[in-house]
Amino acid sequence: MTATDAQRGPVTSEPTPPTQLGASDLLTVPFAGAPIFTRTRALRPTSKVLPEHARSHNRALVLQTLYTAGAQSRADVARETGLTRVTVSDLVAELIVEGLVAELGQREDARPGKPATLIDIARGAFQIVGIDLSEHEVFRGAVMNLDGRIVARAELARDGATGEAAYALVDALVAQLLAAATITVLGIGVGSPGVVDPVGVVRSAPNLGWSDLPLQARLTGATSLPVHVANDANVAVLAEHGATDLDDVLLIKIGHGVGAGLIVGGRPVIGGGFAAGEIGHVVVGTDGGPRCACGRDGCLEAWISAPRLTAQLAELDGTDAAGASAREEILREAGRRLGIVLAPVVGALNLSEVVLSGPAELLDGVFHEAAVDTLRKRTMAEINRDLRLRMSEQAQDIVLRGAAVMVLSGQLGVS
Amino acid sequence: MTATDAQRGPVTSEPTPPTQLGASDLLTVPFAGAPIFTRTRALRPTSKVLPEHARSHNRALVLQTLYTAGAQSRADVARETGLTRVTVSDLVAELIVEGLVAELGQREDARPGKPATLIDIARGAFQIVGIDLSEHEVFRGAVMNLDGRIVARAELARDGATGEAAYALVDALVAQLLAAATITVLGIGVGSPGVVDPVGVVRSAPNLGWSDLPLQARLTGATSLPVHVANDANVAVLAEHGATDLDDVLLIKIGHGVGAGLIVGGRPVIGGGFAAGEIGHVVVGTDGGPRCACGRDGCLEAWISAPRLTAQLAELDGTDAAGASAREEILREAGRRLGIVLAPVVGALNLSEVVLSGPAELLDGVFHEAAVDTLRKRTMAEINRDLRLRMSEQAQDIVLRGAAVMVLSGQLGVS
DNA sequence: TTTGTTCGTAAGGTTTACTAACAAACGTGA
DNA sequence: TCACGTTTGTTAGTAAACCTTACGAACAAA
Repeated sequence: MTATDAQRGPVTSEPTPPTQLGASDLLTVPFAGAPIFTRTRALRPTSKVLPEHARSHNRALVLQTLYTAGAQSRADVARETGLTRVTVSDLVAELIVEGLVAELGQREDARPGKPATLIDIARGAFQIVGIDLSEHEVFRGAVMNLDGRIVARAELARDGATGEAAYALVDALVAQLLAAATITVLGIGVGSPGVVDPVGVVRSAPNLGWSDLPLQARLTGATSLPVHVANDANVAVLAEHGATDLDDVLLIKIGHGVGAGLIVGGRPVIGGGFAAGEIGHVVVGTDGGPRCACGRDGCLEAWISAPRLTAQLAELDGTDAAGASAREEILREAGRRLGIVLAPVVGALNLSEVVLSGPAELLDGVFHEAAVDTLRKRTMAEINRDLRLRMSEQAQDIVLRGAAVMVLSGQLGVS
Repeated sequence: MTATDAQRGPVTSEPTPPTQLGASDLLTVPFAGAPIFTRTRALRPTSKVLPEHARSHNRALVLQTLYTAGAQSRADVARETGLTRVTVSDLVAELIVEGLVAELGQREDARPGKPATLIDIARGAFQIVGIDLSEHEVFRGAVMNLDGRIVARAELARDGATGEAAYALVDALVAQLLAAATITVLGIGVGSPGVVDPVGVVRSAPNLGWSDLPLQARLTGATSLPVHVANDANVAVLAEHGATDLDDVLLIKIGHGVGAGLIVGGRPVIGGGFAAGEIGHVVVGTDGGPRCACGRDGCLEAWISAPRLTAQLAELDGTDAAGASAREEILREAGRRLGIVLAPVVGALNLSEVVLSGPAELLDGVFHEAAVDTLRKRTMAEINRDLRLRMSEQAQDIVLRGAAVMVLSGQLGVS
């Protein structure tokens, strides 16, 4: 309904209950002062939209349709997108010229009518390079095809390198992978620890000794390829999002540190200071806890980081029943602590999907159970009834896969 | 950069560090299995965009520019939006025909060139009706002008009405306010407690005895006006967002219950089950707490709801120093509990602005201080350094004002 | 009076996606 | 076998939206 339709129609039917209930207090306030809504961003648009923007949107729509549904005819795409066959043909012609889409020959099955010419994204024409800098001891990378399958891997031991030396390792790793790629590389995706801004500057990554390192710009300069850089957990959640189809996902990444990646309403959450997901140093509970490297007691990272858990388990010497029980207790308490931190987040965002990523031998078992249990006990059952907390199925390649999604999204989707 | 530019250029300059560091492990993985990314929503577009959509977007852009910056010339709007003077003139002509924009005569100040014709949103041509159902004892409403100033108020005592009787009260209140409006009403905004879905069905509001009540549809039927309904806290945060200009805001609304409204990346968060912000029954801390109506111990609502705090304070009889101290302790502990719940949310979302809304006599003081203090102590200072936790300045009209923003956004902005 | 500036509008062009129409190619059934 | 209907993809023309270019009107300053 447009605003011109807005007329203060006479209150039609509804029988206005006379005075049976409640005192009515109708008073008029004098007109005074300045406007109260100084800036109303609720009226959302912030920049103009031209017809060409609409076209690139529709172009990405066609690509997405092909990507998710696979090979099909132009007419199929038209039906699925709502665009006309003419428009789809036009867009597809453009995409074929650019090499992003290819014709696959005629459809085989027997149907009335002119046989359809199948088209699909040129899956065999591009590869993606993904880099995972989140591990403490090693930088890992892979060449992937457009479907996210890993074609080649490479890794370089970090040996404690920081600063420029660490960057040199990244550069070398990228060079190795580009050499290993067999066809055109669509782009490079990097998941880095620390705080990364939207233009790919690593604002702060203490473990790597990086601050304000323009990682994306430097890699673009070195390779002349599109490069996308983001926080490792924020990258990882893209992989889960690609696999799950849900609009809201929280991924908890437990390794040397503890971080989170968050997608809300289908969009990655960046955070005002580009530090969304940095929950490792949130204090858990009201009863103290282990001393954290940051100086406080009871940080989430001090409770559940992989090194911490491993060290705690190593302190147990007995392998008898008592040892097993103590081991379980350590993991159960850690899982419980995670649940305690997650409860307010899950409640506030009404999340339906929380994913756990990290060493399965630590997390997939008692830890997981305790986290689920705690989360259920601490959130409202009726509201979060279809909440799932599950282990990631992507194992240790989650950042690499997420990096591929990031490149796909950045290079083929709308920015 | 388009994908056609993506070429695997030879790794150019960067001196590849020879073999000084790390073993390189490059292996090839056989091609096998199905695509891994079954659905990649990261390629975002989900529906086609036609030129007319672009136009309505630009139309809203012009309206927003006028709304926020006030009366100005067409040329000014063109400069600010990036559209050409021609296009702006065209859009403005359309808006003038619809009555949404009006010419105000020529600009007064002396400048070279042809004097500008000032235009502005027709602020005097429309009013908005807002309804606040969040209070326990009374349904409140107001007629507002487009700037959010309240022109007339009305309220009806609830007297415990639930179900259909409660709806009848809402209907009567709306009718009263429509009668009090002096000009065309742009639309009606309603903030209701409970879980409200995007089409304005109150899925569940236990206090009002509503479940699956199609409030928006029924009010539209009764008034023939555009109606927008949302959860009270989600409505309230719109008012703060309108006033602050930040892209991320969390509003905590403390009254008979405790709820939150959340805007992330400039967009309201709804939640998978439409229950985002329902944090009243998240358990706080690891040391028990007061018994909650929901049956558990230590829910946030049991700690900090207004009735609970009032009751606790009433139990203190002494007005001497010891009494004042006890009173402070109660409020301090409540504020601390709020800080404990907020820390994980603030950390995960990297929020920069948290706003407190509720009875100032309870919240604005020790409670507030304790919440700020706790929040700072429990989140990472370096990351959340520009975090603000402040009292709302909108007092008890926050839901009404938010309802006005909701109507403005829905009727004049892009949907 | 002249010059330069600014505003708003008019005319014409480009891009975009639409509708309408059609040829090609196929199955179906008389 | 052959007319008929169906489906595909393309061609041609149209409508919408925004752009560039150009121009008259109205003003300040020299």
